[in-house]
Amino acid sequence: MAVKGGMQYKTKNRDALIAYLQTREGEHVTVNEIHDHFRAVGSSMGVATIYRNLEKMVADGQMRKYVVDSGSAACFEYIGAQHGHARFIHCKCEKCGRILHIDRGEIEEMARLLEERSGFRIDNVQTVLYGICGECREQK
Amino acid sequence: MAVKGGMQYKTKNRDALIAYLQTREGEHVTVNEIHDHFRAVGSSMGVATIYRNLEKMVADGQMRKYVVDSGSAACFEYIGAQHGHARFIHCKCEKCGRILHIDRGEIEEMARLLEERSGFRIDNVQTVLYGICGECREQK
DNA sequence: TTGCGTGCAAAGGTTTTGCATGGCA
DNA sequence: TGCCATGCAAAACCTTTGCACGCAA
Repeated sequence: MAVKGGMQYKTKNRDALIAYLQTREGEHVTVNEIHDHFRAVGSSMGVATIYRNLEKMVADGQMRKYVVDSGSAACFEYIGAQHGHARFIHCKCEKCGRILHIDRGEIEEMARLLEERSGFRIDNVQTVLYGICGECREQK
Repeated sequence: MAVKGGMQYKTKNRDALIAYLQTREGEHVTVNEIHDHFRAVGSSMGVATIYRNLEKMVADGQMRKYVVDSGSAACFEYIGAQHGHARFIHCKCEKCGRILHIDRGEIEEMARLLEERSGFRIDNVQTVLYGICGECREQK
């Protein structure tokens, strides 16, 4: 489970990770893609390092993690210092598995306008709210 | 990828599965829990069978699948013949990992009322819309 | 020097797949 | 009889963990 508590040291890996992720701002990136990128440029950064750094960045709020399907890889998005309670909408096609990443906006409007704009017909809406539950907040 | 096209034959396994799932209507059940249940009652139903049947039921709209975290098991909920575009809201605590399953309702209202009702403070909202994309619909 | 960060490999958990067998229509 | 369903085991995948070593402060 992800536990708050940022990074202590500044390292080359983390700098390289952020630099790469900034080039892909607004996109969805998987750990595998990141790993491939660094192998392609001759770095030996391992997946464990990538996971550990991404998890810290998620805890720090510079990164968002999306899970669209069990068994398939999570997607990460770099959001820098732009904190806040943004909404993110992903459309997953139940036939081809493609994920459409549509603009953020009000969920209600988007749901109504989505079909005429993009042709995507919604069958099911799943919403997950991330936060801290009452019990955990009482624990200190 | 899940492909539409329901079940052809009626089998004991499927009947037993549905019977069990009906006893847990409105709850979130994992494949592992189902497997444990059937082992406990002396059935030899394997996980592959459970996965294959659940996938078909999801395609048929009698079952819903929820994925809250990558690497952890998906949750299934039996919804019988009650089709429709219901909304489902799950609250995941980033500290303890617990998942609160709150009542269905308008996302906007719930988000506003959630904290005073349950103490859960929202940090992030993730919405996934499941459906069929324009390209797949054109393919017939 | 102290403790965190890293790389590698192994382990853990979930889901899918191959294949021979058994069951439904 | 002809598919489909099933069980079992293996494989495939994603993610986490253990451990020794390296590096930042």
